[in-house]
This record gives sequence, structure tokens and C-alpha cells, in this order.
Amino acid sequence: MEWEQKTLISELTRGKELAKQLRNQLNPSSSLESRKFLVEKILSSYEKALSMLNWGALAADQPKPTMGMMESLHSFANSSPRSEVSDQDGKEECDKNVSKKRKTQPRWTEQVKIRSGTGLEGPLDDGYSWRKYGQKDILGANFPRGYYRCTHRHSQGCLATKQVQKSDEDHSVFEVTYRGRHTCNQASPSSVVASPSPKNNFSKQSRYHCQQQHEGKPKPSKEIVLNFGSDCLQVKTEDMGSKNDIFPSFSFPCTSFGNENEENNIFTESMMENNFLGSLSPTFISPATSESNYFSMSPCHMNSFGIGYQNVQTPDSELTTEIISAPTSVTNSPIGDLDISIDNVDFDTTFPFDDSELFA
DNA sequence: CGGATTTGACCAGG
DNA sequence: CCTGGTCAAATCCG
Repeated sequence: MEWEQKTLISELTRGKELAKQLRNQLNPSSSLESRKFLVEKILSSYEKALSMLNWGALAADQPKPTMGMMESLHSFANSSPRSEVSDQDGKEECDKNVSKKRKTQPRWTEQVKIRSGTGLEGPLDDGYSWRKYGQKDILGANFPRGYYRCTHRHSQGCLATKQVQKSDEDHSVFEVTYRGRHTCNQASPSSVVASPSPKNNFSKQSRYHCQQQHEGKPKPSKEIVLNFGSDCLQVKTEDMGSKNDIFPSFSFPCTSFGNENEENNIFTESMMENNFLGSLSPTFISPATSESNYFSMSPCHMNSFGIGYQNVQTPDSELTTEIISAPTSVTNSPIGDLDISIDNVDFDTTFPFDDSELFA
């Protein structure tokens, strides 16, 4: 099946990316731990891929796996709970702008592991300010899903939205699905890449923390803070396929870093990811172009840590570079139009699946 | 008071 | 008709 194939590909791709990272990590600056961690990830990725092949064989005949099946398989393989399924939003058939827009927007999911107690969870606090506009109980899920949209939606026309849902099994994991990139100038990402913008502090958004519970029930917590413990995130991009409007869906080179081990070093990385994922990513879009992107990948958060993320980043040159280069033309209006197509960019890793597991 | 959250109603797609 | 997603009025919080 296609699904399996894709997943497999993505798994392998991920392994490749992780290996690259590892390669980059060979430099002195990186810690042993982070390297070990990468190794682990790589191994798990391959294992997963292999196990998938087995399944595939088994399941070959079945028509289409139902979601349930898929999930179960997944869980098997990954520890990850829910897999995202791709929904293909690819077509914009409708006329409704809204829906159309929505459909065309890029969507990607991150799985964030939170250390309880600590605040700062990447995505939860991704540097953007979000306003909750709804919450719903989702069918098979134990926890409700919270719907958030960019606070500046009206003021700046920023259409970015995200959905946050706590994982059923692992209460420390939140699945955050982002849609659309921020076109607002928010505090966060400032302009271009290298400039470290001062922007966000994590703390500021304390309120958003609630999300933590939000899943469940809210309790006002306001704790927060900085710990950087946040941990792992994974990103998955979805919908890529269909049209070009999408952005590059990128996935990160490393899709995940787990948390477990992250200690300092990794931590760095993870931070990066957060940035990426969290906020910036979406914005890569037009980095090259200059202006437009308000958000390019600036390492905002990172700064706070002061860590040079550059190193990290460099590694995957693929991604980065590609991303950057890609849309040159985009002068986009920051406002949203995501119709920019960036097909050129192909990231390997893009597939909608979950891969979750990485932590473990 | 202004802005965010809550929460049930509403709506569209499947 | 069921569901996921959004709206919007009521409510909360500072």
C-alpha cells in the first residue's frame, strides 16, 4: 500500500537525516550524549522501517487498513500514539475561500513531550501568541482538542492556527498541529535569519501553558517557565502533496530529538527544533527573499540560550539551504497567500506520517 | 474596560 | 447523521 510505502520511505529518510546529523555532530563541539542519542534514533528508525516491511508483507492483501488498524500498527512500531493521517487537503475545489484557504495551507504536526512540571514546552510556547477559539472532544481521543488561532488574525490577517491535543497514552506528549504560517509580525521571529531577535521569552506566554492541561481540563497553571526541558518534538508535515501551494514541507532533519537524553547539548538542538517547528518553520518560505519573511528561521529562542545554533543548523544543509533558496521569488505578501509554490524543494523527509517515536 | 477563554450552537464535508 | 472545525455570546482575568 501506498501508505506503507510512504511511511517506509519517510522512515528511511529520517534515518538518513539523522545520520547526517550525526555526521555533523562529529565535530568536537557536540556532546557525546547527543551523538549517542542520534545513534539511537537512527537505529530505531531503521528498526521501524524493517518492521514495517514485515507488516507490509503480512498485510499486503488487505484492502485498506482502517484507521484503527493503522494506528495499532503504528503504535506497535512506534511508540507513538496517534499517527496522523494525512489528510490530503489537496484540492481546493470549493469556492469558499475559507475552506479553500484552509485546505491549501500547509499543515504539520509536532509531537511534544513535556516534562511535567516544567513549563516551556516548545510548541506550547512557540513564541507566537495564540488565542483559543474552541475546544472539542474528539472521537476516539481521551482528551479534547484545543483550537487556537494567531492572536493577530484580525489585526494582521495572520491565518496561522494550531490544534493541540494531549496524547492518550502518554500524558506528557502533546500533539500540536499547525496550519498556515504566521504572517504577522510578532514578536517572535524577527527578521531574518541570523539576527537574533530578541523576542520572545518564553516566559511571556505563560498563559498559554495552560494548554498543558488543556487537554484535559484546564487548570490554571501558571507556572512556567523556563526550563528548557521541553523536549522532544517531532514534526510531520502533512499534506504535502497535493499542490504546490504548500510550502515546503519540510521536515526536519532530525525529526526528532528525543528528549530523554537531552541534556544540554541536545538541548540545544531541541531548541532549535522548537524554533523551527514551532514557529518559524512555517516561515521558511521565503527566506531568501529577504524581506518577506519575517520569519525566517531565526533562532530566536535560541538566543536566549545563547547557544549557537548555527552549528546545528548547518548540518542539514540540505534543508536549510534548500529552503532558503527556494522561493526566491516570493515576495510574498506576508499575508498570506500561501500560494507560493515551492515545489522545488523537495525534502525528503516529508511525509505525513508519524513517526513518532522517537523518543522512546 | 479590553482581551482571552469557555462552551454550546452552527456549519460543512463525508 | 456524525464529526471536526469555527463562531460567538457569556464569562473570566488582569
